Amino acid sequence: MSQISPMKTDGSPRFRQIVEHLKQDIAEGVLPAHSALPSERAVAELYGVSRMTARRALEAMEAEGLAYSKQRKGRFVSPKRLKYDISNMVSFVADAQSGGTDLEIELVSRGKAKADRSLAPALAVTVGEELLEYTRLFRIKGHATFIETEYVIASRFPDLLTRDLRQSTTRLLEQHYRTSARSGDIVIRMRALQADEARLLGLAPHHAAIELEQVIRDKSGEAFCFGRQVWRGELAEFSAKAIVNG
Amino acid sequence: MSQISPMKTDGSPRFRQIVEHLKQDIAEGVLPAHSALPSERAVAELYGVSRMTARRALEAMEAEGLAYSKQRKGRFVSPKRLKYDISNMVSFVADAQSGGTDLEIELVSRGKAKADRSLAPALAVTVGEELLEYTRLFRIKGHATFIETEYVIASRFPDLLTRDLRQSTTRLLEQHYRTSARSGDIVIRMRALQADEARLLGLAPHHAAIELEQVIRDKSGEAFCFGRQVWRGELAEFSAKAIVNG
DNA sequence: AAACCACACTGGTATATACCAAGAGATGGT
DNA sequence: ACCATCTCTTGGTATATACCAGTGTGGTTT
Repeated sequence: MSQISPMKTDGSPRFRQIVEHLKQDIAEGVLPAHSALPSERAVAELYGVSRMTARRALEAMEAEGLAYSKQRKGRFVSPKRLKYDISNMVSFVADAQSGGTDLEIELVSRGKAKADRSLAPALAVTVGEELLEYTRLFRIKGHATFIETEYVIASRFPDLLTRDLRQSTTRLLEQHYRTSARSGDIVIRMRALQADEARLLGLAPHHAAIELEQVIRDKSGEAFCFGRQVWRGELAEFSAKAIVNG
Repeated sequence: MSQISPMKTDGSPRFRQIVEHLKQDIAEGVLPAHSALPSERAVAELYGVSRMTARRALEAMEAEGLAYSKQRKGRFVSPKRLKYDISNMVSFVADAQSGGTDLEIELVSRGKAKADRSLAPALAVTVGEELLEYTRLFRIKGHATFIETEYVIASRFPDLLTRDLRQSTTRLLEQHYRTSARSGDIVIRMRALQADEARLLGLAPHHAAIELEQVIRDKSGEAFCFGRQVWRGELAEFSAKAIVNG
């Protein structure tokens, strides 16, 4: 951390000035990725402001994606964004691992579920159809980055839940069930984290996030998997290819 | 607005309880889309909390995309999300207008620019190449929804800036320059609004937003337009199609 | 060496208060 | 009828203070 300046009167709000100062420290490498930012109380003292003002500054850092907070541990500098090509259905997991990304998968839960009114149309099954459901937490370089919940049609993938789900499911389904992904429909939106998601990602609730839903289809065009990923929005960007109509 | 309840001690923070109460009013239609939420001071009095707590509640509504604020005018209920299919390059404008969406375009600025280090590679030109640049603000049902800045190669589209830019540029370029979009490369990311963007959208700065960048190519695969859209993230969702590798 | 507990420190919540600047509407003078 | 001004309301910024609930550390006890 570089030293403070008085900078009383430059027009912009005090908390903005603090944000700019912290940004500078990050840009100059004084504060590298994943290093701790000064605490709310430390910022208050360093810059001679009240704790609420220090808090506003640090919350602005979060809102701008420059920092993330771990509950009651402190705030840390965000790393560079991860790129994710959504047009190419080759599994994100397989792709990342072959690209050398340090990716860990933690199985959070698994079980049976029944298709409800929102899932049934996506998978083209009747409401009440038995599904398998599993939720996994993905860490990149040890940092929780996104949560994925997938739903597959139970009758089509017997014993899936007894297998090791800490790997690419694309690969798993290919090897054991001769089902491979051919196309998908994807929806991306911004929304706030729910309490349980925030807990898994180690973030404060209500934090803005990116939700990515995808329906995965086989070569006959039949949907066999519905997945919902919740990403720490400041950590990723999504690329796609577009082609004129059809 | 329905009446308040004491709900002192249900475990969750006081401001959360207020959020839930307001959510309920929205879900029940007591507060329709674009209607005003009670002001910070009104919430404070209605629920018997301090203004700072009322503020936290209303800010949480914003963070969750349920409300938006107009600077110093008040907070309002967000409308339903707009769907935007990014896989189909048919112009958003043409598509929306044919679909009956009430869409207005305001030209914010236009002028010449030179390709810098970030634009030049995207458009496959040399740094310093002359470009035309224009920024437009898009309103849907009268509400500012996104800002778009497009850059095109000047030599290829003479007099473009003298034409009426309050229409689909896809159509404009087709009719006058026999250039039509065939494919595109798109990147979507979440980021915070900059001050000038916030002003145009009538929102508070630092608000989370969706940035959508696209490089548009003609039938020979040559890039002729680079566009950057900044969307109010809570107002839209983006769909895409994916196909296994290639 | 392992288990435990106390303490310091973190962010999270909350109150009360104060002043500013921008927007909206009423008021009043021309 | 028009325009300027005054006033009220709004969110935006800021201070000072208080207590709570997890986290991690270090020292003490077993």
